[in-house]
Amino acid sequence: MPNQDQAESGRTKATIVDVAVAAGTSTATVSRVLSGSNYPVSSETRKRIIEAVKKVGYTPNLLGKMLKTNTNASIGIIIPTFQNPFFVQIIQGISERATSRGYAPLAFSSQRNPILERNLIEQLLQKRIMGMMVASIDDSPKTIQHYILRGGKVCVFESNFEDFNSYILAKTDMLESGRIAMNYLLSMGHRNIAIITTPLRKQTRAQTLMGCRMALQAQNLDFSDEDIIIARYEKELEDGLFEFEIGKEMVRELLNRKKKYTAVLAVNDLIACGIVNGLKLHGIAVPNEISVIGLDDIPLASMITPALTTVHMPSYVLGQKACQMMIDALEKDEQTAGISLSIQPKLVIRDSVIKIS
Amino acid sequence: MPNQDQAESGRTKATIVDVAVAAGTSTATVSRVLSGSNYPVSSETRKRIIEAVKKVGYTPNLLGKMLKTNTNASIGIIIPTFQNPFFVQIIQGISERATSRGYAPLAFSSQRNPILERNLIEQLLQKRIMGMMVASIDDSPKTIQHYILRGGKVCVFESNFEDFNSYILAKTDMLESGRIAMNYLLSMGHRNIAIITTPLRKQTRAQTLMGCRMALQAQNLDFSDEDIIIARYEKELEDGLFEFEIGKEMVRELLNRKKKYTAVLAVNDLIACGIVNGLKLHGIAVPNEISVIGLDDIPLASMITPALTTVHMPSYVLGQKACQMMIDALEKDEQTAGISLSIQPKLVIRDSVIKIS
DNA sequence: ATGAAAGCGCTAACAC
DNA sequence: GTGTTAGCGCTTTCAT
Repeated sequence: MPNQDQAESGRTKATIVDVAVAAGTSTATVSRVLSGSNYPVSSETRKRIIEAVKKVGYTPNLLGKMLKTNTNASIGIIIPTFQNPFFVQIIQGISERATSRGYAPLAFSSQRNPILERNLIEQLLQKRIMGMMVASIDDSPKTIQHYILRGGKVCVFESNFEDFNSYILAKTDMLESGRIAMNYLLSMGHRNIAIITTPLRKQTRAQTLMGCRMALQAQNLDFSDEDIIIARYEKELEDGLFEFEIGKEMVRELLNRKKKYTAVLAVNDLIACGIVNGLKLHGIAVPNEISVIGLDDIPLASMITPALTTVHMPSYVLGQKACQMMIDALEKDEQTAGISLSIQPKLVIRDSVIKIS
Repeated sequence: MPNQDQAESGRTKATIVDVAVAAGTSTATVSRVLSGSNYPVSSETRKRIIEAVKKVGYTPNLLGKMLKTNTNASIGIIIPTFQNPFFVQIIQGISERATSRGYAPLAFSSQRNPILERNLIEQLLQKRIMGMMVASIDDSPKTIQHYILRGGKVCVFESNFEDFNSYILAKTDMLESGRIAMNYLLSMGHRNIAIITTPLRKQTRAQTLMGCRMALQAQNLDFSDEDIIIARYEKELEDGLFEFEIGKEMVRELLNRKKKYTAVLAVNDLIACGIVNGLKLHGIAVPNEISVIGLDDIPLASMITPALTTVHMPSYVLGQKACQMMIDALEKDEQTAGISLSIQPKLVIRDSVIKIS
């Protein structure tokens, strides 16, 4: 005998059977009404079912549905940390699109921990979530390959391994943004420019540098490896804002160089803000004594003084577009292979770069 | 005939049946091995099963398990935005604890949208996720009550409705922190203090003010309603950092007042940082001409110049502890009613408050 | 237009 | 120590 008295007690979960009984129909009909199928059901019956749902206090069990239909309308999102606004923006873009298309965006942080990242991916597989959008910090592509082998569709925003041809690539165009930033410094008369970066393991870093180089070469300028100041960081501060600290620390390094720089280009805004902060601490005026340009355009950039001149990465839009491609891949079983997505970065002029003679 | 050739193709999903066949055992035995039950299985058989798993390329289907056992070892987390570091910290704390206890933390942003918040809660219910930790922006407690009625356990970090007695309350002690902040300003010799706040609808705001009042009264000082400057905000900027903008705008308001203030207390750091920024724009030196104190201790606080003096809210620890209580509630079916959790805030002295004569 | 019934992949009695 | 089997709640043929 099916449960009664549930709407009130709420203890036992009502099932589709209870609804059927209360409505005096079969479970099949209930399912047809509730799952929004376009199967014909008399409006009479339909009404009775709607009422029965309320009467018995029914909440659909998605697990049953997923198991039966072998579909999980969710998209997994894995980023290194929620503390980095850049990733948060991407999530926002993804979520907006996913939600409006009927998918549930599930966001996870790997905490910059490869083991955790792998676990998360395995979890997705076990929950039969077959779409994943990831900014990976794993050195090995093995887990992602495994995910794909098991039938998952993947979109990659960032990776440390060499990209292969089985997923949607949605990286920001670091080459172009490096070029734009360097170009701007040159146009403002700077010739002695230091580049401050985290280690080059990440491809993105190498690309940014390449972009800088292109800008310089276009002006027939040379480019000394000495001008690249690389942070060696072992410690990853827990609070996720370690890149700000790195920037702050790199100022000492910068000032120790024999060469006198008029401008510095940082590979991301968090580092750039740290640099601005560190320079102030050393009593050096930005931009009057030294100009600073960043890359990313995170909210923080406009919140410090002087407001940071930087290159805007359209991460929100990138997330949106990438998500759309993911959904297409999921629904039409389209190939993700070889697809890559990129959006033009844009210079944002604020107050941290000054024109020199 | 069960699928063969799956490890290679990965097309059809292997099931427990396939494993059983490959291992020459029954599904029951397979389940006993894989689900980590302590049911006795000969190490011989066990080994064969482990091998079979690899051979057929088996990935457990959690949906089947959840449906069968009627358990979903996940904890839903709903916050207004990922852009606010305060919430992100809470998530971090929750995640750490949840993960180490075998629960999957599922974080969602309601985007400060009550409708979305309600949908998310309904989603949790439908996925049979019976634990939810939420910073609610809904004016009505109806959805949360519904969730509880359906058997869900709830922990609330923030709410706009009047708290009722059926969930774990884990709010930061705004009264105490208001008191601490005001106390500090008084101890630094300030007597003309403006309080800048967003509208008082939120209880937290009222509590902060109450704390300020307590500090003042303890010194037999009076407290004029004029000193409270309330932002009226309709527009919620998309980027989630609208509170910074509010702070910035409120500076005009502040300077228009006839009374000359030596210090301002902002109800959170984002606003405080906006105020510092706005003051600079007006050419007013912080802290020399006017001191500013915030509440929260978000990372940004130490990244602006002058670094913001504020009151640290132990949000990470709060998340941890609250999550532990949630797990207890879930596992031991303990009552959540009437439990409330609070952690002592702590003054963080940096550079934005100066001692005056 | 409606219903009966067969599973989706898993676990847990219950039997041996 | 191992196997058989009955469902968990749902969708979906296939009948009617």
